[in-house]
Amino acid sequence: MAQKPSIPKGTRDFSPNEMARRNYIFDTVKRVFQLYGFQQIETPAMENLSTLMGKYGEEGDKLLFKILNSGDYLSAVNSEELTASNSSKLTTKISEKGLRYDLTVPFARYVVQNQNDIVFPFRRYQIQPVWRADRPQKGRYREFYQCDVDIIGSDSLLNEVELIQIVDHVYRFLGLKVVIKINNRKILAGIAEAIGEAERIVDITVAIDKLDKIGIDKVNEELIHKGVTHEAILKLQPILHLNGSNTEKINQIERVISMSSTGLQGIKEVRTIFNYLSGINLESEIELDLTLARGLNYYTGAIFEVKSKDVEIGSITGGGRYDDLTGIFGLSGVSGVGISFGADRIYDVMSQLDIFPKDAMASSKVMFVNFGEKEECYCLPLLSCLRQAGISSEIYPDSDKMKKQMVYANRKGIKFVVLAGESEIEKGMVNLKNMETGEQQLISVTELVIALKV
RNA sequence: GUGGAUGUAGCUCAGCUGGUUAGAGCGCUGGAUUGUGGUUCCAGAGGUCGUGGGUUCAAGCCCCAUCUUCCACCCCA
Repeated sequence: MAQKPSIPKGTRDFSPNEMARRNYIFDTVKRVFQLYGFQQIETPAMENLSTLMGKYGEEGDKLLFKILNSGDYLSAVNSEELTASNSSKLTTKISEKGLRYDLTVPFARYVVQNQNDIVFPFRRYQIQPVWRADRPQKGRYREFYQCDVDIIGSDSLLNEVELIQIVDHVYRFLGLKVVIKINNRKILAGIAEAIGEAERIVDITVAIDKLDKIGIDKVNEELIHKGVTHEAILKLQPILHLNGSNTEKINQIERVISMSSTGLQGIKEVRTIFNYLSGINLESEIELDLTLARGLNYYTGAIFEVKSKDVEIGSITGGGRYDDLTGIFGLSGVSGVGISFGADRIYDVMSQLDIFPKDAMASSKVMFVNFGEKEECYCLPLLSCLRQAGISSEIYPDSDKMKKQMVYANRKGIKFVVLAGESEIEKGMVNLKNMETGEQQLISVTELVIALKV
């Protein structure tokens, strides 16, 4: 007996119903991106490992899917290296390509390669799958789609504001209540500086990022464990206890980190952004969250994270400013800012809340019942007519029992059924049945198009 | 990568301290209704219990391995 086929861990098939709903998300995201003047690009599923490695921190490198070289991939390896069982060293010999881990780094690579043809500031969007060799769990897949929007080649904080508006716009269209959390890496750097641990910024931010999840005691524990001095941790406490409105928080933190010029720069940026936002009507809640860190280490300024207010699933959108991502590829002095919508998580949230529009399931609006060859010939021109009029329609391909055909139409959610048998043909009419109400009316062929056009 | 759960019919799940022929609901197929679905009634099909080993007179149940899914950690969309 053949073994049951399966797909790799953390990957999924999408049924027609799921695709209809996924496309609903992609379409709205796309519509908003275009509304804000962004242009679409695509990049290959695989990149050279040299492009990918070292861009996502230590953890990121581990999560890269690597592609075995084609052909005799062992030919470049000598027996010594083979028996050394040093997998990371061997990897570089037998694999030189990897699946993309996000869309931002390939985008930076694209910008550098095409810098002469790009009109800056470049507003691009990109909707493609990415792959991470993570262990799957709720809302975490090994293959998932990101919908990225980035503006590259401009320092203006107006771009941050644009992205926030896009986020608000998308979630308003999708009908999701979200909170947009904002922070700034420069403020985090300022904090590290202020407590005399500038070197440990990564450890510190990673630890305080967990504040609302594990509590202040555990955070302090972790900091001690990471080797942060007791004195520094003491200095950090007031920062962890910040509360109040966004402006109150800014004012408080400003006092704490006033000796750090980087920190003050971050404060200034955040203030500017909030100032812009004050004049704009947003539906989403905007929260300055000084514990927001985000793992990707190429962020240098603003960082964003969006969480659903109704479903606990981690962030559904995230991003930030990166001042020199293209520098690694040989084009320095180009700053960009972008965000990424996690389509799969948005899907999970919307499924759980059951807020997909009912008609997201695309199928024919009309089905012609098949009564036999003669009747088929009568129906075919009518079918073309409907399609010309933009009404999606189909004819049942076999003259099966009527019950079977009706069940088919019913299960596919087809709203109307056209019955054109011997008696209808004689009169030059058709019977149009509404599958929801069960009503049926005998109408002429011209009336058919009008009745369905609505 | 670390730790913990899970897998029984197409789906959701029962299945006692190991003991004959493994059950239910929904779905599916056929019929009541040969030109009318979604409601009702009747009948029927469908499982080598994730996979591979082991213990036992006897394994869905116990042990080991492996895979899947899920949960926590790490990290992240």
